[in-house]
Amino acid sequence: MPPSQSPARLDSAEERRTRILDAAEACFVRHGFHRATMHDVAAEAGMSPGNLYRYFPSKDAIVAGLAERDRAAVAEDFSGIEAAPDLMQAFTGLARRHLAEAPAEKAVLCLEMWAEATRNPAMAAICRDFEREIAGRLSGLYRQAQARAPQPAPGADPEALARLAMVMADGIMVRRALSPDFATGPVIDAMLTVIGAALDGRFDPTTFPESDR
Amino acid sequence: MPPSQSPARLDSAEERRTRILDAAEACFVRHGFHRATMHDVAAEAGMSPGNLYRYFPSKDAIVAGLAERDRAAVAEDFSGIEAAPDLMQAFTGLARRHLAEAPAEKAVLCLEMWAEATRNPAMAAICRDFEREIAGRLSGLYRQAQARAPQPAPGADPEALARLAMVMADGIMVRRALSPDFATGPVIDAMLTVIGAALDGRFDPTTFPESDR
DNA sequence: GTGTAGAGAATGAACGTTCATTCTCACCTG
DNA sequence: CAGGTGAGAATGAACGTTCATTCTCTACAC
Repeated sequence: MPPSQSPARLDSAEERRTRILDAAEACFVRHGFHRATMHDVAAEAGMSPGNLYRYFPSKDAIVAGLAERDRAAVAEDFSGIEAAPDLMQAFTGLARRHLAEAPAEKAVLCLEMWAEATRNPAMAAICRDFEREIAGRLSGLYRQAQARAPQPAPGADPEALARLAMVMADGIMVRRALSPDFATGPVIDAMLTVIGAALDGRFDPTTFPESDR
Repeated sequence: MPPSQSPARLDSAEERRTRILDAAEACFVRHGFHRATMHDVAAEAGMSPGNLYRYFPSKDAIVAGLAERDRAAVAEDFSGIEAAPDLMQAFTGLARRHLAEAPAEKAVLCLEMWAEATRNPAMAAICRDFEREIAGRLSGLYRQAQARAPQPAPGADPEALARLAMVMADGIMVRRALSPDFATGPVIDAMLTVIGAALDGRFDPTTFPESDR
């Protein structure tokens, strides 16, 4: 079979890419994108600096590849959430998983990516797409939840609710990155309480008292 | 008069330091701490690179000086807030001023400082002190507000409320830094609504429904 | 089985560049 | 002239990237 490539080869090439990304993730968390050197990444990955360039064309490409991989993993976890049997429980699970159970290093990497996004257009695009994806999923989830309610109350604006939830999630990320022993639990509970009350029509954070009177 | 220093001299030296810090702020916002060079800062400040070292011992010292200056300015604005006649109005003013009216560059710088704090102990200390200061002020404010209420309802935990408000504020900072045209207004209003309702005893985001039943 | 050829993978020293920092000297001001 | 202020060239270390070379297999020939 002349034109067949060894599957073992292809497989290991993909493995090598993920090994490099894993190594880069560790180095970037430790030293940041700009202070981590290609030598650091190579050492962490157990290979020579030159060899990195067989798998990624540049350091920036590694940064982008890493960002893309991690964000895609999170986005994947949000997909199809509107189809869950118990919507609020699904939302609670997502929040806990990504804001409490995920290792604190993810929060550090997230901060790093945000800082990079403020001046690197490629990173900005990744963050923007991610944010749109999650905002869409969340507002869809909230709309579903309102529609499924016993008596369909007017309730809060789903888009605004999603924005509020994401702002709180971002804030929790920041706090976690800055002080690894920050107790996320109570704040996550507060977030769930606010969103839950808004979906039940008990409390609407979406309309400001001042502008109603 | 041996122990007298020329006021003009001191004045201009101090002015020069602030000019350097202003220049550094502009450069850091544009390129980040690590990609901004001392040449950039010098050019922005209208002086030579070598001359910077007459006023700051190192680049890191400029970074730290800048962080210290900006955070101190914000902290100053929060001081004595418990003494305001209308507490909720004072809080509203602070939130609007720092989260909506402040230039978006401040948010970018803030993100930069947070990312740096995850691995630079000096920056971490600055951020930690700042956070403690604000947390103390805010919880004091909330405690005051609860005490001054018509009928002193049991109400939410002031410390937890302060943490919640700060998390939301951090999240707003992130969103502003990432997309300069982000509409902060509605989210700030939502934050004020939540905090206001909690202080009035109408709604308590501090106790999680699940744990009550 | 042994030997040989070839391809792809990996190495690590070297290169050119960049950048924080230092050095040298000119220029004021009193 | 003395003392301080500043400019700008010089320095040396560090870094991303390259490349000539070596290593490691696999495949085939005999």
